[in-house]
Amino acid sequence: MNSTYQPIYDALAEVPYGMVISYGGLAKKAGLFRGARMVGWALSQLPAGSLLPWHRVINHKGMLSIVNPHVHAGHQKELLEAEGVRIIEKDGTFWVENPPWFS
DNA sequence: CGACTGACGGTGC
DNA sequence: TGCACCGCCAGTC
Repeated sequence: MNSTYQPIYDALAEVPYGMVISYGGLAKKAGLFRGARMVGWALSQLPAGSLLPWHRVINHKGMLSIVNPHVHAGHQKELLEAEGVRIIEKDGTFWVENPPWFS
């Protein structure tokens, strides 16, 4: 079921507190090259009650493109701010200022 | 079975 | 340096 996404979840769990990672970087850690889209699908299948830091996953543009039907739009913003990550709201979209990339 | 879409990334212009 | 198009993997129509 989630066998293919297992390495993605494992790599996500390795992301330290207060840091973020891009889809491509996470896919690379999972052993998947250019599998950014797969990561997005994997996270979309992630339940709202998951203990994984899904909120630390952003695109390489630094924008929070996450659209979780189970989680409110500004939820990720609060989670990142709680970790010391500065978030900027731009036209209804949340951006990360000086994103500490975990590579 | 075939084509389009999608929580993206990289390269080209 | 910024914007646009193409490419990859899996899922859905």
